[in-house]
Amino acid sequence: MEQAALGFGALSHETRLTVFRKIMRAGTEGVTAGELAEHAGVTPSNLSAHLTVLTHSGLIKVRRDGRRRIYTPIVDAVADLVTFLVEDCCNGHPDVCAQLPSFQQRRQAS
Amino acid sequence: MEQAALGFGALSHETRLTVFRKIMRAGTEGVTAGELAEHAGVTPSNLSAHLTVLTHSGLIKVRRDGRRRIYTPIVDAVADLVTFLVEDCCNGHPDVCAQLPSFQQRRQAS
DNA sequence: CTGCTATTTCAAGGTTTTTTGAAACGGATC
DNA sequence: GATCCGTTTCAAAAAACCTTGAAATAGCAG
Repeated sequence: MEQAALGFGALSHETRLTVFRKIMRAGTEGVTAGELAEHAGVTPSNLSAHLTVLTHSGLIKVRRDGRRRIYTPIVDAVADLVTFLVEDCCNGHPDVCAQLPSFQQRRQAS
Repeated sequence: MEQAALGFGALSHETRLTVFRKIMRAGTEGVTAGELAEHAGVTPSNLSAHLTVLTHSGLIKVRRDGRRRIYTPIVDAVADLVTFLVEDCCNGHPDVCAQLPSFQQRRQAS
């Protein structure tokens, strides 16, 4: 619950949502902070603050590569968040999400 | 995007998440504000503020029944939010969400 | 070492959210 | 119509969040 609220909070800001999506799309390879700042059109400093929020929410992680930092998704955590929402959606609305339960068994490590 | 950020924002608070889930589970029948306040363990006044946020996010709606107000989910909007998250999750991670795309065709009116 | 690049940290300030309790409102009951 | 109920509205205080720009850190290249 607390974790889910944190996750949703991380996605509740347009800049962060933009950044998060870019990171998701980049997958395992990841994206540098610089690329993210440019993509989102914000200052490095501001971006850094948002990345901190996203990181603390557990949805993404960083690794270093020389002087740059590369951000990657924690797919498992994202899957948990999706599952959380989907469960609410489906308990009581089975027609809407009939096939989703299988989703829970299909997670992969991150 | 903006809509999604709003939706996530609405779910980013524990009280609201609790309330939202109860409303989801109640489905078409709905729940009264009083029941929600008790369930969440907050004052009516505080609850009302949170319900306003949820309502403005477009995830739930109210109807009146005598002196009480009954809150129900807007399933379609919730489905959109799920879809949004799921799309991010799946673009680039097809193994994780392989069966989810069909979800998008299975929405129902609310 | 010096300087340059990529990025974060810090502190300050501003803005938005959240919480409170009191008061208002509209419907139902007497 | 007086009163009670369920709920919202309001205003004020408290807390959380965002943005900024300047300074710090850390790696790399000359």
